[in-house]
Amino acid sequence: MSELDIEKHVNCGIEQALKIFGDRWSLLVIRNVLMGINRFDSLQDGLDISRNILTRRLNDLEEEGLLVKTPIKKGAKRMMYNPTAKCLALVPVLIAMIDWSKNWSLDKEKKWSSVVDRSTNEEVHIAIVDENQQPVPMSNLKLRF
Amino acid sequence: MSELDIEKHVNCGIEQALKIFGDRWSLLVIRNVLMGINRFDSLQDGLDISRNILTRRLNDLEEEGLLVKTPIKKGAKRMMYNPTAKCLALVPVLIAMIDWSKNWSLDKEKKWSSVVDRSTNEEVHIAIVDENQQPVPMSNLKLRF
DNA sequence: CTTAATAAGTTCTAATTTGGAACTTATTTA
DNA sequence: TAAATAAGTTCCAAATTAGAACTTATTAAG
Repeated sequence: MSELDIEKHVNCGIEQALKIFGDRWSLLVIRNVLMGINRFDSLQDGLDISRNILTRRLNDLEEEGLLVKTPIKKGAKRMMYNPTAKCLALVPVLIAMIDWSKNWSLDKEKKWSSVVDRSTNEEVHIAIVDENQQPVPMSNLKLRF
Repeated sequence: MSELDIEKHVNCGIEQALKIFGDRWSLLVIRNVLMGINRFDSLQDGLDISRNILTRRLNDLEEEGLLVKTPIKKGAKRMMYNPTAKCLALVPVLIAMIDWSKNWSLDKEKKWSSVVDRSTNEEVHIAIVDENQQPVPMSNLKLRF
């Protein structure tokens, strides 16, 4: 059995999140948009995603309020896609995934993507904390779903 | 443009992670296994996933070292699926997703899934920290992919 | 101890999603 | 003014997921 206790299922944040970005491409589109890649064609050839699928993802993410689609300049018909605050708020999810991959990947030598503090240039990581920002060990956790 | 700076693409932890659990079901299977639901049928009707797909997910997750499949008792043919340390290490990803959903969902009233500190029963959250466990504000981050 | 019910899959077909390439229509650049 | 670029759209093929019925072993009941 798991090291974590069991409890009843309530409205699940994981399910909710997966409904919005739980497909093959959304998080990669988000990653690239967060890096400032905001035009259709550069997203398309950066990701090597099919154009029709990219169209759909961009529209869905816009509808969910993760992206804003605006003309590249006033009145222009060509668009750019920029992250909203709701999108930026996914950075902890991305860092958690990066941390996990780095810690559990077999090829330890490789250079990994990371997120750094701009002022110190040091890598940042994810910590599990209580209400007072004090770290909580994993072994102390109980999942409530 | 994004509030975060841009840099060159390296071996990306997000891509890596998505290869392992970036499909419609894996994270939900993992969630349930972490809650101690470890038998095929209970996973199947808890998730309402197609049986053949569940079979495939369980096998894939086992191959990736996230689950161990063991007989429910010595010599038995019926199996149970339990999380490995690598699987448990995904809890920060799950918490980050739960935090995000709670913060950005429109229905604020609902009870949400959460993770609590077993000793205090207080909810835990995700924080972005530097090497000394000091919190880093989001506005200070620079993504390196 | 024999039968019925449960558990853990497997198999097959249908539906949905994704991939790929070519095509359109505007907008730039030369 | 022509050619190249950008942002999609359209259509068909390939892959993935869904649903139901079918096996085969194990457990429970009479």
